[in-house]
Amino acid sequence: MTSRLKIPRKSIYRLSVYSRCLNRLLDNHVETVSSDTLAKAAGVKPAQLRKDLTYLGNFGRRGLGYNVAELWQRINSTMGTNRLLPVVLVGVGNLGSALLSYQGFAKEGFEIIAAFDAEPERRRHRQSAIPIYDMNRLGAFLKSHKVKLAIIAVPAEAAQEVVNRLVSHGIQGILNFSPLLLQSPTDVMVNNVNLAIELENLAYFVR
Amino acid sequence: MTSRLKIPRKSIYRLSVYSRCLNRLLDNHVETVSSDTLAKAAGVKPAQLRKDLTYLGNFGRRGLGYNVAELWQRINSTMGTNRLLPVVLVGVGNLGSALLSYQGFAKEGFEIIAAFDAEPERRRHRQSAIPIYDMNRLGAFLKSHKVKLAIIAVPAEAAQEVVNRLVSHGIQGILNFSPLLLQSPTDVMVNNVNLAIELENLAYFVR
DNA sequence: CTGAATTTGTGAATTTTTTCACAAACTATT
DNA sequence: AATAGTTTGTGAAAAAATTCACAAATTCAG
Repeated sequence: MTSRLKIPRKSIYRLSVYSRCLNRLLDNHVETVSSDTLAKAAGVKPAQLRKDLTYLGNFGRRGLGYNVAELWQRINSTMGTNRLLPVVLVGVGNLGSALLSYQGFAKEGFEIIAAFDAEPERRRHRQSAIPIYDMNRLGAFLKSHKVKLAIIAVPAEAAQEVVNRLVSHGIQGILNFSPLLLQSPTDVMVNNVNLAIELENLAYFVR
Repeated sequence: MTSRLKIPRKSIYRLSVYSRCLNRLLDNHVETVSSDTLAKAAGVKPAQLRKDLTYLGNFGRRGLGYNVAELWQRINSTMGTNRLLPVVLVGVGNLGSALLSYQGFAKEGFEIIAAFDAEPERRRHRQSAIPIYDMNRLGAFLKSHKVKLAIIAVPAEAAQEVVNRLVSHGIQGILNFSPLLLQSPTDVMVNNVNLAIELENLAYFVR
């Protein structure tokens, strides 16, 4: 089974989840885990877990399960989580500055190496180690640091313009927090996180 | 076609998106819109838009399209976005305090009426209009205010305990920002927002 | 009023995703 | 070494979601 099989997007999401469950098992010095146990921890069905794992090859042992360390290793090398990836943040308002301080990204192998904002007073006020630059330095920075990923946390009305600039300077993946559908070339991937929609969705099912 | 047809979760998500697109059309005083135009704005195929709308009944006009105001009205009344819904926030760290200041929720009909945190110094430091209470007041507050929705932005290790308390006091929907799968009764809905996984996902497809 | 042009609503076809179910492979025990 | 008990890997089945494609309804222009 060749490693360069196209893995469905949903499986990729779940692989991230599995990886986090494995972290906990590693912490507890658990050596092997069955698809049944891991699936329960990840909130999926065992058959689905096994099917997802076939994209990484066959390395479970029948009658025993998976070696936790090996499974972790395989998932993370497939996901490319092994190397530390640089990210830039555009927009240092409420949400943006929270993301700057958020420890979760660093824990998972991402480093926000710089932030950008058009407002001078936002650029001053921070005591974090991460530099905050004016928007006009964006292009040069991206070029010299070869950054591929960006997080956008600017107001809706500025978002499309920011996307255009990011794309023109070689950004290939964008995590978008602005509540708007953004136009982008097909080879640039945009993941939208819309907090209001998530709440709205909950509200509907709650009644 | 009865209104109490079960609408698939994915359609519910998209209806939220359509509603936002309609907002912009309303702002621009556009009176009617075709499935083709609206679908393009929402980033879906026209047939899918029309199929989603059939859950709300038949009210498009062939040859013309949909009345923007009516469509907006129907979507929002189905989604229950018309009334203002109270929400509590648990955890006022980096992410939590950003969510407190985030204007996006209020814009979409949600009001964070109170926040809770176990750390006294976090409860002091804020100048927002939203009160921040100690965790031991959570139960009484939920009971007296009949809140149904909660946002969790506490560290992973505290999350499950918080869920248990929320559930025991009648919370029915939880928006969870902690990077952990939470156990909850089936009649309590949990939507997970895992920022690190979103970035990881982008990173994979970017290479 | 007529005919060309739109656009909806929707069964049917297609594609994607999930789940089932079981043979094959392996472990553990005695 | 034989047997009972697990657990994987995976075709095949089922379910879910998306897309097609077209008749029916309606608009609009002349």
